[in-house]
Amino acid sequence: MKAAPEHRTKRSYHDACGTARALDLVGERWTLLVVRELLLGPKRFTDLRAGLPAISPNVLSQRLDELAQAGVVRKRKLPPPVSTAVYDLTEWGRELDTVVLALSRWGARARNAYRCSDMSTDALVVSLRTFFDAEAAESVSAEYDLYLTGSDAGTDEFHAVVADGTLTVTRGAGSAPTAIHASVPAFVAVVFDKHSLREAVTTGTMEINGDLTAAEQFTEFFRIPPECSANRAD
Amino acid sequence: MKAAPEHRTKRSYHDACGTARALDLVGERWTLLVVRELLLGPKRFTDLRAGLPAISPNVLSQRLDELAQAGVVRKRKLPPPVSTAVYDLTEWGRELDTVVLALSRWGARARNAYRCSDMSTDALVVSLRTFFDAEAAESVSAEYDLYLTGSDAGTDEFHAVVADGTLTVTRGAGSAPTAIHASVPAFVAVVFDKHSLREAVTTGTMEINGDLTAAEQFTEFFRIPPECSANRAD
DNA sequence: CAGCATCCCGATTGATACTG
DNA sequence: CAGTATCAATCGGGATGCTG
Repeated sequence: MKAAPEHRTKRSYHDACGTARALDLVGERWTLLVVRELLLGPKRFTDLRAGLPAISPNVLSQRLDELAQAGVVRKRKLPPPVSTAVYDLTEWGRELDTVVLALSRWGARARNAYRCSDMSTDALVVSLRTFFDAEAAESVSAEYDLYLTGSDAGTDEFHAVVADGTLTVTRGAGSAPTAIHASVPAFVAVVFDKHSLREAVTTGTMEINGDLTAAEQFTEFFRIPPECSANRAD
Repeated sequence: MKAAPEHRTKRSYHDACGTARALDLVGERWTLLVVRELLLGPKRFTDLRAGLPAISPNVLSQRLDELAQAGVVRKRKLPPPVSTAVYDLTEWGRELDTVVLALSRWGARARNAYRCSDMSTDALVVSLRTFFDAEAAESVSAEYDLYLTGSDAGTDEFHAVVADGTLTVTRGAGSAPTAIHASVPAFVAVVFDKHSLREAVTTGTMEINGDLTAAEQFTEFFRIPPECSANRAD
């Protein structure tokens, strides 16, 4: 009969600096990756686990509780037809977008970049937004439907809008004139590693419905930063 | 005679997403705060401890090793006159500036903001840069020397340059026409909580050498964001 | 004294099993 | 599906001690 610890003393940096207070809330292990998974809209517990293949359910559970407690995430129960619980970012939580993108931009230049390995579909979308080059897309207005097959063989649909030098991606395919179907690695190869899209289409790793030229233009919007800059220092 | 574990398997998210890779490198506890302390220039081990009052020396040591290993920080030995080791951000490490500022900006809107408690002088400078309002400083060109007394009674000197809607702060006072002397809490009260500067001067909590009007203008450059937006959700 | 290395203990994490 | 329970492994934090 041990009294439940109850942890009413959450660990904190006790530093008035905004950075430290932010880290008090989202600095624990996995927390920002959970936020990343929620940036494009609400998800169920299982969806989160699918995007974060290595997280333990108890840790995910704890992180979601903490985020809800902090007002970053809200847990909602969908009405009866589905009747499942989903987790959604609050408006304030969604502002972590800038933090996640800044980290992504920085982390992309690390050495030992292993761009080819597994990435969730949501992570891929974050990468798209990370490497979107406003200048390359200047004066372009276009829409695309993306059908991305993840490592779990499930396909996620996204709608990408390019306008005013801005890329906006939302979950769910719309009625875009150009649809791109691909697995995550195939998409990465074409968009980031600049492999030939036509070749990917002929080999069948990618499928384009609609305007092939528009799809090729889409791949031009993304630029990987100037390689890692840091050399071994030790 | 136990074989030293040697940890050659550093914990990783094993996720190709840039965010995850960034967090592999700077996502451990304390790591980003160590970076924050180094943003304004190199520091010794003890200086870091002073700015991070709650970190254990062994953890700081470990974090510095990891950061050096990752190419974020470089350890240098100053030439004989001083002959101490200092830690400095690499060029790539300094790019974490955007990440720290994004976190700071987000964290400043948390509820339970306790802006009045202890903050290191470096953290205060990060806050200044966080809340600097480009529009408020538009078409202003000015320089200031800041003499900030921290909680350890030591005084740190900074040089702030406002130009082109930009605030640049470097360590070390220059020859600015306006010098502001204050403790960290006094400075916070005037700049962020908008207490009267003249009053602070007359009560002696602050001292201005040079142009008092310029100093008052300086305090106008900083705007705290629209309060915390999240309400209790539980 | 600066800059760690060591030891110890409690807190956190991770893998797996289990339940409503 | 959506988590909770359990337990082992690891990590963080404080005290102390070593080394130049």
